[in-house]
Amino acid sequence: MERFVLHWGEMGSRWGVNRSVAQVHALLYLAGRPLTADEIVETLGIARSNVSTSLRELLSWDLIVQHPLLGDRRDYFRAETDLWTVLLTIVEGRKRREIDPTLTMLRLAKLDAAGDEETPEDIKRRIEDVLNFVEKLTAWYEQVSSLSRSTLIKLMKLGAKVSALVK
Amino acid sequence: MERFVLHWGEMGSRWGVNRSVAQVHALLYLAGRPLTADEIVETLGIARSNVSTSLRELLSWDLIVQHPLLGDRRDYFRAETDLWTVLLTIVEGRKRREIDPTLTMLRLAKLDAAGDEETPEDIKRRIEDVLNFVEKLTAWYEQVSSLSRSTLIKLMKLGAKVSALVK
DNA sequence: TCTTTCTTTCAGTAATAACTGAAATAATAG
DNA sequence: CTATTATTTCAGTTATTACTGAAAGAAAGA
Repeated sequence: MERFVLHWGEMGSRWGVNRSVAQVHALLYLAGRPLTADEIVETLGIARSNVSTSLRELLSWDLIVQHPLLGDRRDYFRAETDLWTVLLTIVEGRKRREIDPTLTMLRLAKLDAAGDEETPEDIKRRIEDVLNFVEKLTAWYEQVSSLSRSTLIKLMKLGAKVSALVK
Repeated sequence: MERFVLHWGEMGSRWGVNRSVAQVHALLYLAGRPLTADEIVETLGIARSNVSTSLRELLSWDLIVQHPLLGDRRDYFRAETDLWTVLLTIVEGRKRREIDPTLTMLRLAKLDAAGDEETPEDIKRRIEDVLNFVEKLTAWYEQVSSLSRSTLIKLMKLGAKVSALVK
């Protein structure tokens, strides 16, 4: 468990996720049962306030849920354990927080470039290329993410054989 | 161009890529012609040494190439402009540097857990679930990344219609 | 060989992000 | 209403990462 949680934290920081946030998520995933903030503090050895912040961050990503327990006023938190759901939730979050603003920027950049006769044509084209590429990827993601879990699994198993479809 | 380069740098830092590295890459991509380190210094207003380090980093990712010019001993650098190639190169790099070590860790964690009778069964199972999931995704990526550019484009256009194949 | 030009290395500094502990706030029980 | 327990906020500190400028190193021309 220790190895898993520590590596997950390390992995988080390489992808722009706070180490503590990733560790808390890893721990909740492994635990498989609702934990209180204090249990997390004890296990990970980080400050209570840090755990509180990390839990809020994970809640905002919809990666964990609050899980009230009858007769206990402490907050319990539980992580999703279906890995497809976890993956799609993370991708959805990053799309919303990072890809969508990037699309906005690219559209502005295209406008900027169009209204400026100093900008060479090939640079305008390359900005548009990126815009089109990101738009295509996003559209593809939106379609595929709406497929059922079982369809996704079957498609994964097909691997390169999907290319049969385009022949 | 400024908007594009600055946003790309910002985007980089959200994904664990050094801001300067991302900016240099964005600039070389947009320029579409080979640039010297000094041209980059002048345009981005960062230290010569910083540019040098960033260029080496981009070279190690195979995102830029050195481009010698006859009769000029300075190094010129050029970025790949085919966006599919750029995307697949980045994914390949991250797989090698991050996913492969994660797979190693997961296999070790599985062994650790198997050899420890204190670890509950459901935690062992969740570690294995992650291992299997990442292995499946990796195998899928390896197959799909070897498909031709045109096949990939066609598959993208199909979107959710690929699900027809699994019916 | 000696200069000149270009590139890299690296120690020190600056900037950023993460984390802590104390205090404030909120919620519930008695 | 008051005491108790739980949670959040935030100013200050620590840790990490990024960046700079000077110096060393490398390559080519005179």
